[in-house]
Amino acid sequence: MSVNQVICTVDLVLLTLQAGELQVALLKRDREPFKDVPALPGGFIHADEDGDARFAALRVLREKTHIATPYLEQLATFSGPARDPRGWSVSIAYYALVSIDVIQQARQDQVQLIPVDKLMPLPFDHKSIVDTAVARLRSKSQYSSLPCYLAGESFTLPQLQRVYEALMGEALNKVSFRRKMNEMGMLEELDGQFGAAGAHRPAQLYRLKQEYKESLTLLERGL
Amino acid sequence: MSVNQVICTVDLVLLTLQAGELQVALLKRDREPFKDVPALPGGFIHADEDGDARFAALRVLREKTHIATPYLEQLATFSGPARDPRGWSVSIAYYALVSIDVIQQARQDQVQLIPVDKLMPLPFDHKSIVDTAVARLRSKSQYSSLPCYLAGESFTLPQLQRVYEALMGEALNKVSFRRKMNEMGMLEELDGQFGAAGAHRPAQLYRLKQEYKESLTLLERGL
DNA sequence: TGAATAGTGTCTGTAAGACAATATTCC
DNA sequence: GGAATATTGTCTTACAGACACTATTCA
Repeated sequence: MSVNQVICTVDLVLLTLQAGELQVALLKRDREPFKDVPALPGGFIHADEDGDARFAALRVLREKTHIATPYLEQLATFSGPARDPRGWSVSIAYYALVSIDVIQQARQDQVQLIPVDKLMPLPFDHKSIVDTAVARLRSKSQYSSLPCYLAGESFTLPQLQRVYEALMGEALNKVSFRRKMNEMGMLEELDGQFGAAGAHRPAQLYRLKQEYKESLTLLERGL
Repeated sequence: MSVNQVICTVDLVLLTLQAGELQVALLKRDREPFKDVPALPGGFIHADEDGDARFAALRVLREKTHIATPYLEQLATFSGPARDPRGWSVSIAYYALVSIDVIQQARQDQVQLIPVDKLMPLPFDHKSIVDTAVARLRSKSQYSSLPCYLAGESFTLPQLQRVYEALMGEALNKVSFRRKMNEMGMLEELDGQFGAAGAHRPAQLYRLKQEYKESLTLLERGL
């Protein structure tokens, strides 16, 4: 019976912030279909080695980009007979957030970063997967600590504010922003450490508290 | 190769509000594994007939409960080698919201409604699927029109407030609630129609405006 | 000292919650 | 009229944004 002739894959939307713009990582496909065309990192689920789809996503990300410990969250599952020319397929999509440093340190020269707002058409339904991920990220950024994962290991509050502003596309009130970050209680000062200063007062460095490294903090109300 | 030996299914968390409690619909399984044990309605994706996983979910719901037009939204995808004894499996889970009337009119006597807070262990990982759906619903209810889909075709504002309160588990301020519903602008008065009254003033009936029947309204801030 | 950015104090306007008054129904 | 619930007006409180002042660094 044809019931289970379903191709099962994972796809990754690896997002980072560079030059004040949200960018998505694309890789040239190493096989057909769409060989050599830039697309989302993805691959088949390996039933003999993957513990679940999340592990499959982490494996694919590690194999294709050498990034091992991103913030990773399931996005949605895309499916249908037409999205993959090989047949009826299911793609469990995840989105990963990393700072630009992590991508640069991974030294994967094949990775291209493209601003999500200037994205070209992509193979499969990858464009709509990216759009869904960006919408999800922007929506969640309004009321959560999600943007911190784009800011790197340590950051100043002004830097973090610029990350939030880049995601939300609007300027935020400085006083309110700092009040909120304080209320959320997820940041800790790095004692006596300050961001590189120019000819001005340097800013206190912070990092996410350990207990928030893999979970989100939600705000009662938006920023 | 074993790469694609993955079982692909959809599961449905059909939720309704009865007696002031959120309840989930269970059906006795009609085949092995877990034959005759109550579980979520679910089934294989039929690659030859389903347009995508959402259509598969609607088909399964229609076949198993005779409910054709629920509010339906993808929840998450559950996967792994152990959740189904038949092998490595993927379940794309959807949650559906309907008023209790819709379930009663469907006349599916096999459907059991169980309060989600008193749920027994279920086969597969269905318990954790239900828990995820309930958490999602409760979380989204704080800032969206989602609960309206549990309230039926028409309802009074006091009835709707009781729905929100049942979901959020706390009393809401009456004035603020009505202000919010008004601001959201998704309801319309049913002209000259009122809820059944006892020995007191009857309440104005409302319904969701047509343009909101399949989309959510989000609040700037919570209730 | 001046320029530049970090960090804070305080005022104001807006929105949510408390309280209470009025409205409508059936008995 | 009395009981019960619906609906609305208004006061109070809490919080977000605006503005401005202080702090700290380098040139």
